Amino acid sequence: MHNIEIAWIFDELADLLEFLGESFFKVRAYRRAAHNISGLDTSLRQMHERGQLDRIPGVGKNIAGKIAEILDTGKLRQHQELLQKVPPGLLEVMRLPGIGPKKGSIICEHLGVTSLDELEEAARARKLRKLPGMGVKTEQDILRHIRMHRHHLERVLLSTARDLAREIIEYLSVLPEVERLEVAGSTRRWQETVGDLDLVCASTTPDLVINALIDYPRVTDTLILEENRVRVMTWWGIPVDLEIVTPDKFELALHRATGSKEHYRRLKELALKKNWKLGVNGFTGPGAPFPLTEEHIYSSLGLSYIPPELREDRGEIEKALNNELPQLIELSDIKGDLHVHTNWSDGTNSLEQIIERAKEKGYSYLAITDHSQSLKIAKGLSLERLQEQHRVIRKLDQELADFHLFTGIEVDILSKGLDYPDEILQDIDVVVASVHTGFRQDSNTLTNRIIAAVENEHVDIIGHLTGRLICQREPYDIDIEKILEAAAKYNTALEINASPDRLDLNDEHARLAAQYGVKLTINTDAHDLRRMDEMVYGVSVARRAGLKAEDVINTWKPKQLIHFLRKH
DNA sequence: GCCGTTTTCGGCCCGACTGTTTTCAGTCG
Repeated sequence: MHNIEIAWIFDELADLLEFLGESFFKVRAYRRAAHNISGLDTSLRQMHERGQLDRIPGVGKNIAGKIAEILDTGKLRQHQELLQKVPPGLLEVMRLPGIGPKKGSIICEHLGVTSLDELEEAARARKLRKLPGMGVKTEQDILRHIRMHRHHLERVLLSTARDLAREIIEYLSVLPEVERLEVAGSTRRWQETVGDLDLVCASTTPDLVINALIDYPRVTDTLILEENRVRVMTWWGIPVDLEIVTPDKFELALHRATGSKEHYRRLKELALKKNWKLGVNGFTGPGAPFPLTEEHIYSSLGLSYIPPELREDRGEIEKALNNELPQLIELSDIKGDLHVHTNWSDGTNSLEQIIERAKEKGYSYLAITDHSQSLKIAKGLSLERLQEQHRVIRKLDQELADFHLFTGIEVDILSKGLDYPDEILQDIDVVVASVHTGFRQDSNTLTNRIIAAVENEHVDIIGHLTGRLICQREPYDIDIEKILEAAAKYNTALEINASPDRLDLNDEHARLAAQYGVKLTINTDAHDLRRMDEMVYGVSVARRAGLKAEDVINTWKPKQLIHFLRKH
């Protein structure tokens, strides 16, 4: 049982209790516990064995007992009982944006709706608009959100796919018959969402490997079974395709399974020009080479090596033909994180813990950027608290050798301007400005709000520009190019937010930003220690955008970065 | 249900926005 699965149980328990009208505080307590559990970087099993469960913030005697019950029995009795009382479809209904426990129960009571399908039917029959507190707008929103939900249903976040891949690879790699095993497909290309997981394995005994996968406890169903290939459904709800080839054909198969389809098709066309065919068996035809490596596949076609992140047929083939591919940024180029939260606002960990982890990661610098005063729910810092925190940070910075600790803030871009006056912002090392309210203003208003922040001489970085949450919330309606133009003019950096549910800027926007000459920065926006590890996802966006290290300010040496920050 | 310049039970919960109303409830960050 993973921490995240236990967190899910408590989250769902909170949903169930909320629907059943349990006290706000109790519901919040379960949500808080779930949130803190998912941010832990040690396994609950280990903590349980050491008797440390009650050390988790938000976990008291009661919840600690329930965690123990889940670890011992694999489930929680209370959770199972409540699931019997509340139709599972109703929870899905309440997870739609704009529908909470109140509207959910009104809909359920008046119309007997207990699933998304029934809700859709009711909305189409124009029955929702007649319910108390609802109208035409609500009805249309619901239909829109159901459509969106269905659209997202078949895909999972890249991070989920990679966690799943790692787990299966670890499990299968124990077999001595497995010579090589790697993830391919969109996961290897680091696409932001993944529809199914492709694994390629080198082995001379495919049946053994296939049976091992079918026996894996988290595999729920076998969908396709062939001699060298199996497709299974997993407990996570995404299918896994495993292809087994002989070791000499491993990289050929890995390459083909990595795709993308368009990229591969272009390579086939190039092969045809040499009178070769490219397929499962490599190149065939007069004088065709047999490539053992991906590098060899590309060099055979007169191309320089194209990393998986670029294989989308977005101009990479032409560049590779002319040996013009950029030297892509790598995770090891990152010298610091310029957007993290601590428990001074809504982060889980202390300043000291966050700094310690940044040093462990080998960073040279770190900016602490908690929320500003208006974001009350996130314990945004009042002016007094801000100045108090910055005194502490400056003192800690002086005690640190070979490490720069920057004062910082994630200041809200309010409808009426920034959340602190210029006199305050001018003394802060790193000012990240982000929108957290008024998402649904019209495009002009929102764009101008952000541009005003870009133009502010004290603002260094615009955080998560479009505000999207992948598979959950659409981006704000803004004029990206207008903002890029301003950012280039005022030398304000744009953030690639590395959180796997944001990845904001996305690869296309990041590429466009670089074309406009805008400086970028890749930050985790971490609210706990574990999520400081998500930098790699931001780097993958930058790689897919074709960025080099020098395009990203937090790959710069401290001196160069400080010079950039001082100009703001 | 958790927490505590704590030892037993009261406090935790803010404010903007939206869509529905005609003064506000529900939702969300």
